[in-house]
Amino acid sequence: MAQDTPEAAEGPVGPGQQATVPVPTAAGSGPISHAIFRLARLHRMFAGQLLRRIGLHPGQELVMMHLWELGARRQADLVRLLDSDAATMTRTVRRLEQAGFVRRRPDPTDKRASLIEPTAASHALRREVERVWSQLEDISTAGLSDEERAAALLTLERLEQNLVQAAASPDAVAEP
Amino acid sequence: MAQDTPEAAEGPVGPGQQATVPVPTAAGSGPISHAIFRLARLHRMFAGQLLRRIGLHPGQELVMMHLWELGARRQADLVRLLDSDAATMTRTVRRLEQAGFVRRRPDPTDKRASLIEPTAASHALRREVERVWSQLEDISTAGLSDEERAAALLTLERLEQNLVQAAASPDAVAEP
DNA sequence: CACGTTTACCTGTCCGAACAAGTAAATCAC
DNA sequence: GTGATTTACTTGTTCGGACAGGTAAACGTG
Repeated sequence: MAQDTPEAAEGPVGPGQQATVPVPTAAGSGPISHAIFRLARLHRMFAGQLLRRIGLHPGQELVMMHLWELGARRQADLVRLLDSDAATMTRTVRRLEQAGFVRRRPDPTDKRASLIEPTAASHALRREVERVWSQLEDISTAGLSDEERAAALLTLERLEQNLVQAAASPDAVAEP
Repeated sequence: MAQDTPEAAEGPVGPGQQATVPVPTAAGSGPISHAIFRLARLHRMFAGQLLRRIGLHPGQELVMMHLWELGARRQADLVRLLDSDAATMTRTVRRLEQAGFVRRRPDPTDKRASLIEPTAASHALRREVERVWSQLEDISTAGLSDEERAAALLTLERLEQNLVQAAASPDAVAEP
């Protein structure tokens, strides 16, 4: 590192360089992406604050909700359900196990796999988690009518679907 | 609390071919929160793939975009602009510095502060980053009219504002 | 059955995110 | 001016997220 051109780090790019495109400037070069990013960070922070009080970290509650809903599952299933990562799941499950919320049992039909099941103790958490998510929902959609909430949900799902489809079609992310 | 809509918590998901939508539905404990979570993860994953090719990690590009747009700024300013965390910013800036994309200069008016400024070398990145964000924007909002994009942006901002305000008012996150 | 491939999981590593705690300087109160 | 508070930043720690690499078991085909 090192080379610096101490001057002119400030201000507009100046006429010397190409004036770039008619891009609506930084705040405009991706307002939706920007908004997604910021909203997600805030939402995660909020969820984290609420979840911490009940002994969970953001991300763990999704695993528990799936287990409560579907019963024992293999890690690979959880990975697919959450669209997550196998390595992350390994550690998340381990922490949930250490916290006493899940148990691992060897899968009788596959010696490679483990069945992850919620413990009896974890069921006390379920209500707390659902309360937290309701709270998050109420906070996020404060002041929105039912129609607006539905519209917001549709908007989010539409953006998600766009990304899902783009991820599925190689041309969208094709590299040289 | 109370999440209603006992049925169809998972609305129209467009092309039914996508089986990757988790549908945690279950207790209906927060469709919007869930949608935010999933959208954010996908978006982040997508952004990460694109950004990695140009030598950045997700999150760093936002810092750079603000610096390119606004010029040298203090870390605290960046924290406020990005709604981020001071500790995270310290490390992000350090990595950007080590990568040669920013420089730190002591603030002449405040001995506690540093001014972070983009290096000349970083400006080659600007085009790449803007290209990536345009790509992300196009992918995310594929099939949306200008009006729909604007509406989507408003929706995201409204959700964000709700969270911001809730974070500011103690009663929202008050504990029992 | 042997052999290559896929699947399930784990570890190492790097990064962002967030809380806690600490240092130092600026600012406010008196 | 002295002292308390606020602000700017740093470090330590823990966790989710993602990529790379590795082991072992299941699977597929010849």
